[in-house]
Amino acid sequence: MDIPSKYEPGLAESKWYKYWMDNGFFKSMPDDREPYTIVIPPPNVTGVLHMGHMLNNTIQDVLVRRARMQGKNACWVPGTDHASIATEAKVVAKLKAEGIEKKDLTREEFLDHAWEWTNKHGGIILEQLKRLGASCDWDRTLFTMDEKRSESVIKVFVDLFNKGLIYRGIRMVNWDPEAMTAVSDEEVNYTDEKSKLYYVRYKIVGEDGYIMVATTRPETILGDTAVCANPDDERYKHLKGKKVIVPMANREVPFIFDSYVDPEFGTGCLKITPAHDINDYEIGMRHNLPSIDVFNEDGTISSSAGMFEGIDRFKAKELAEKELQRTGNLVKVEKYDNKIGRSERTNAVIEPRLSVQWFLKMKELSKPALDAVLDNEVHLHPSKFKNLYRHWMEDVHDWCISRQLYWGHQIPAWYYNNNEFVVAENISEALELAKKKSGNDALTQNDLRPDEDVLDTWFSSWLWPITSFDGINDPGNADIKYYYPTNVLITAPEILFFWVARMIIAGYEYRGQKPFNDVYLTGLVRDQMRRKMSKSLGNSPDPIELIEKYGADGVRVGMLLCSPAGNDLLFEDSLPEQGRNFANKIWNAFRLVKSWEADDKIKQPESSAIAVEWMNEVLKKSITDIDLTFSKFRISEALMIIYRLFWDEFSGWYLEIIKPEYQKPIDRVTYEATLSVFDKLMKLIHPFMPFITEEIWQLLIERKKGESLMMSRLPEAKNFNKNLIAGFVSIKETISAIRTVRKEKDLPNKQKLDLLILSDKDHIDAHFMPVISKLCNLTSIKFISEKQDGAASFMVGTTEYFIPLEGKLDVEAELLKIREELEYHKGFLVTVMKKLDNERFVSNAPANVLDLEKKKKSDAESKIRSLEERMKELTSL
RNA sequence: GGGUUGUUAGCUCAGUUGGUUUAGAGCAUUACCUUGACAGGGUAGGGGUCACUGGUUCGAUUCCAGUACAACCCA
Repeated sequence: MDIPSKYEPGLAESKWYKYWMDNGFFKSMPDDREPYTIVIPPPNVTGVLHMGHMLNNTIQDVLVRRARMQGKNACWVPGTDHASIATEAKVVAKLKAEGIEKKDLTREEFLDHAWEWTNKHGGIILEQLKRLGASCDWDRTLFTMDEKRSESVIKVFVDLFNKGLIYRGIRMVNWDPEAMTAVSDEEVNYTDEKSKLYYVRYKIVGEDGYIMVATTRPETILGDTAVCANPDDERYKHLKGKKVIVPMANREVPFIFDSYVDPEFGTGCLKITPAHDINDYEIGMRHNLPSIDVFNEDGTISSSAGMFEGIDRFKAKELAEKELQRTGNLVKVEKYDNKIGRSERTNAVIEPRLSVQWFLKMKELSKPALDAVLDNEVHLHPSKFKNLYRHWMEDVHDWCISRQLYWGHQIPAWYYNNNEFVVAENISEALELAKKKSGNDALTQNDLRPDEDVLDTWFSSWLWPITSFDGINDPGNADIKYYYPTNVLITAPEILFFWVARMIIAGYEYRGQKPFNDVYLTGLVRDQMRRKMSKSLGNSPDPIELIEKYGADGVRVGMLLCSPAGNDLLFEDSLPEQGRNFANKIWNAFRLVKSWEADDKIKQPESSAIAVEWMNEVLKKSITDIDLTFSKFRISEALMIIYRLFWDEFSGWYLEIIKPEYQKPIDRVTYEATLSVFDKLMKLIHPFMPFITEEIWQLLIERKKGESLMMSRLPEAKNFNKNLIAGFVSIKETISAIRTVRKEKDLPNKQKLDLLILSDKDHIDAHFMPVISKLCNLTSIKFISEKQDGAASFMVGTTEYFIPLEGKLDVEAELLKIREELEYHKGFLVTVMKKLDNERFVSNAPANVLDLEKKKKSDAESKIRSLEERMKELTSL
């Protein structure tokens, strides 16, 4: 067989993905096996794959493939999210490029455009995931706005409303006066900008004096309904019960006290404008203040301001400054650095604005979800997020679930008469309710006006683990009973609250059970400068190009190598490169093994027998270690164990020991054992690198049609021989020391050497001697009872070794080496003696610690003794 | 402003129930080797007073407190 010296990933990837799909290996149906379920964090339907997805989905695929190979019924449900804000923004931008303004379209017309866009771009991202090797059950692909998911969302809204948990309330929103729409917090960019702080005086009613207020917004003075100070502030205590006159407006407003006010800031006196600042609004609520909205939707001054009507807010600010100056109420102006929020879309300065929104009461609803995490019903990985979670859940706010958008699940509320409303699953039920509620049987559907808003995207995502198996519409169906709760959720920490916490809440509310056992929080993918990867910065590589360059397996390994849970991943090309190199290493090891011809007549060399025995123990130990790391979700670490197992132990040691001479055949026993080890290694690596392992596994021995590595069972291990493994570790040291001697003495590898061991046979583990002999190209290994002249020497543990050099010994160099070693051991002895000379240590330390220190001391002393003797001998030469 | 977490080798990270031969890995780096699996390889090195300052202790990189810096979340 002719195998190329470089692994070509492209062909293998498309070949085996098709093979897996054609054989239906990704499919899952309920049966009597243990289920292993993951629901995908649905990517935006019109999005394209970015590095975050790569990381996230690689981890999911590793877990799902591993579970499948453990004999579990693995089910990974894929799907996409309608992502109302992001998608609507994209559609608006696309229409704008075509010269169409959103405001010129009806809701229905806009939605037609949005669906067209969704159908055109939707699913691209899922196709990209296939390139990565994702073993999702594609027949189960979902969309958060498909029929069943939408139906579920509406049902849940109605249910929560009927339980009294959803209400309408006033809230401050980020208003973009240019786009004339509310924008989400995520769409507001804050920048430090220079502005001014105005000191304005307010006349005290019934007194001669004034009080002074500092403000950055003089134009909103027209909307003031109180002036406020901290109740502990001595300077203002005398003003209790007094009134002051708002400048320009000449309105009498009360002087009030609230602990919100910071006495240190400005004059310690705050003007209260409930309509235009969230804190003022809250103070207003506490003190029953009226609220005067001085702005129109487009940012001009409204009629209720009583002045400057129709003038733009920035112009009004200048006019207000002049007017205050003219009336002598402006005392001074200071420079001030302020954080200004601007709309991501229009760059217009955001205006806080009061509006009516829908809310979900969270306090009681979230209780079981808080307990679930605190009681370790749901495990967060890494656990440091537990504190954060608790902190947030204990201080949970009501959830504003309405959005002023078209793209999304429209809120199932209908208005009639004078802003009365009903909530129902559809308009005919709404009509019946409205008739009942109003007592007016003459109402028709035409009298009902549907709510214009849609629901927050998270209001559908929070049901995802349930709706993935249609558990809202059909709570008793076979799928939901079998697959729920799911096993693990893989997601980014920044949506711990937006999404994860709310899924747990919904899980308990609608299934009476947690939605998943474990949550693995990945890090953010950043570039080398620690910047978040983003399209606008242009610092994000195209994942598909990476796959083409390094292979899917290489990219998967690259993503995982440097991404411990919860830590950011600083991405650079060297990572997938390392992954690709690993794939090539595996490939070449395979080439080597396949190049051998097995011969029944050859007897197995002793060294090979030992190597096989040792390799199998190392394999068992690694399997144990891998199981342990997986149980702690330390996936990077598991990969590193496998990486070193294959590269160092298998390729570096095992294959080097059993390797027959060039173009000579290998004995059958070792060959078969090696194929078996290779088979196990492919199984262990498969979850991480599915393609190359399948390719090699199929070529390793003849396979039947329809067989696949991905459906085979992972090797298991219970016990391993610790002594054998430890013995080999010390043998590695000996070999390494001999190699160093060769290097220092410039002895070519081909030249045979003798090894002398200053010890008796019973004292030393001779088991691995044939291995040393083979790897170091020795003619003999002998045990001696006296030190050897004219030989290079070294120590491993407390045993001294000699290699006769036939006059090649460089005494000076040897002495230098010994002096260095002596220095080290003497230094070490000092640290040990420091402890042993300390009486309090000797009397207080536990016996085992004391014994250990004593052993350290005697070992060091014996080493120093033999080094000194050796030095004496050398100098006497 | 409030909170959470972190600071260990050039980089990314492990580790420590406080003592395990004067701290480990991968990558990077240095020297040498290499026509017989792999130059995307091999061998051998170098590199860290475990952020700082105190405290507890026979003993602190590990526990506690404070300081500095950084990241994230909330306002």
